[in-house]
Amino acid sequence: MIEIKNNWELTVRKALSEYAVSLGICNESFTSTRIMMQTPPKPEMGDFAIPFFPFSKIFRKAPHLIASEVKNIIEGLKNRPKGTISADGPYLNIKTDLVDAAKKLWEKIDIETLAYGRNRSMNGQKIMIEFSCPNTNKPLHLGHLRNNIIGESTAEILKANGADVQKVNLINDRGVHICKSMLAYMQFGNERTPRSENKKSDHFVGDFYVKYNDWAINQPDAEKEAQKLLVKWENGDKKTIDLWSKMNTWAVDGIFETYQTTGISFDKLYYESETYMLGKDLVLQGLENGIFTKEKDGSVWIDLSEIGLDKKILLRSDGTSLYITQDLGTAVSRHEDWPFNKQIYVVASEQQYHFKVLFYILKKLGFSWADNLFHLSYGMVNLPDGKMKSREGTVVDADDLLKTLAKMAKREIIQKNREDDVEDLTLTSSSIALAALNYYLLQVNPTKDMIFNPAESISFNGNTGPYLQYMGARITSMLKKYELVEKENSSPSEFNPSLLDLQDEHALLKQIMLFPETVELAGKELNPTIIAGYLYDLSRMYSRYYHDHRILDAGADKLIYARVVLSKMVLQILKNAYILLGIPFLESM
RNA sequence: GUAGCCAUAGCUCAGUUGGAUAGAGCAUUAGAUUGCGGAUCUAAAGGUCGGAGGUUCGAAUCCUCUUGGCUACGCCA
Repeated sequence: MIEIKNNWELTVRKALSEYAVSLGICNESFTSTRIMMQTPPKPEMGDFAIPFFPFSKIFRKAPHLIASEVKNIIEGLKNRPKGTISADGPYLNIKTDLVDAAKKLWEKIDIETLAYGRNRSMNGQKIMIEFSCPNTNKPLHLGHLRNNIIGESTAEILKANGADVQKVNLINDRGVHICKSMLAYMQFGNERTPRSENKKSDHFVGDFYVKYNDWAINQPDAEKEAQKLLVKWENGDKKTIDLWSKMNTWAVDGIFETYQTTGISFDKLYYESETYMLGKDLVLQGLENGIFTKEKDGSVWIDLSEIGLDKKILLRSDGTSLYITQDLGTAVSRHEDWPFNKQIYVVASEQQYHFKVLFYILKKLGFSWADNLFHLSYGMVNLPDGKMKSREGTVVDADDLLKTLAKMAKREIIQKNREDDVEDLTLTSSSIALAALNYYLLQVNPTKDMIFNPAESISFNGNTGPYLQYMGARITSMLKKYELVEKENSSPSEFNPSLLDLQDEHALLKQIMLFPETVELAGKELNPTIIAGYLYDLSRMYSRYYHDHRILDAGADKLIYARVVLSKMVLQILKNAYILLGIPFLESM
């Protein structure tokens, strides 16, 4: 599509300069003015539209005159791209001839299959992306699910653009909050284990965190005791460390079970218990270099007035590290581990201040790559009936939610009497649940807060994951049928794209050709929502086409085959886009 | 208080670098099935793009102000 576009752009430019010469206007006065290639409001108007407003001043002509003159000039050209043009008011509308392009497109998709849409726009770039970053005192919740899928999807999109991507996860396995669940276990645990209680291990740990909070209400010393336990941990007290590592293993194992069922994975794990000491040296160095200042009590600070902020503490008066100290350290050590061109932090928008400061400090410390750190900030996820609040117990547990969605999907399959058509009922239901969840989360721009409506997400109607999945399943089913028929007929056909002359077919071909550009844009913008929108448009277009026009009994063999090829291409794009969005492909559902 | 983010149809959301009559889904109403999977499709209705200025031939999009909501501003993470 890009080639076609560029070709037309060149042609229009040529026509414009010819026009300029005839008017006695210097060529250079408008070469800097960009020719805009836009999409007309209605498909029947054409594939591209070029407005001539910007040239109006230079040519001292009304835009509609320029449009019609350009049209005339182009039509007089010997060497012009195939297609028809019309001047509609101030616009030049171009209807391309997709026959050649469609043929090439099919050859390309047929060969590349899953690689179609992938491009080299980010070749040679090493991009590290950090996401999820769970605490090991409780299971994942809905907010994590948004974080996870934004991270995973963005990583896939970057890879599709040719980048070398490393997905990392920093596990927050240390600190007072961890000690709290340990404290509760020491008192109420009685050597119970997830296995003895037959409970998912992270939930088992999470229960003790809840227990701590219940207990702490009537226990004024609770906080203090937790602090004491932390000191013991930091001093390497054997019993404490043993319990810590036992409970952490439970928590982490459970959390990774959730990753597994939701299709989330990482290339490298960092543990806060190992990294929390990093960064202190950096701060001391900065102090020596005069970037930071030391207070009388021994604490170290940075003045942020340069970026319009207050000052920020970097080391406590007792010399110990803080969260930001640690993040300084991990950033540096990560760059040493794997010298990235860019690092993306997928972290909730609450922490915008933190990252602003973090990046600024790293820059101050002289790391030039600090300019290539990016906070991919996302908004909160709320429920239709209000906010998620941990204090009020309205947090939506990730595993529970997935289970609920899967149950809803299963019920639907059974209700539709499709139990026998589906290979594995449980697997299929959970795949549908995943599609519902991931698509719903990605269809909203990351920057925005959003409301997650479980019932709406799992619906098979409308702009949902299951709807998209259904398109894939339906095309697959149809193509299977075609294969059977084809074997009987065994009349080898050649793809003849000129038979695809319906408006809907033209639009579909165009949409298919747009996929690589869409992947590139989503990568550039670090925004999976762009893919989601594209995928939904494609599905809706095909859905209508499929409804209005027969494919397998379209009449002539050649026409059938042409439409089958079109369907095959759509299916391939669906599959490729599914991967980018974490939507499982199902042959039947 | 200061800073950041957000505000588009009753609800949930799209809207590429400013461009033609601002688009979907849900819900509502009215339709389509001797059908390749109807888990679908079509149509109607629904809008002062929070408000006011400004820039521009042209603004949902850019700038200023303003209103409302959320978040952050800790020797927590």
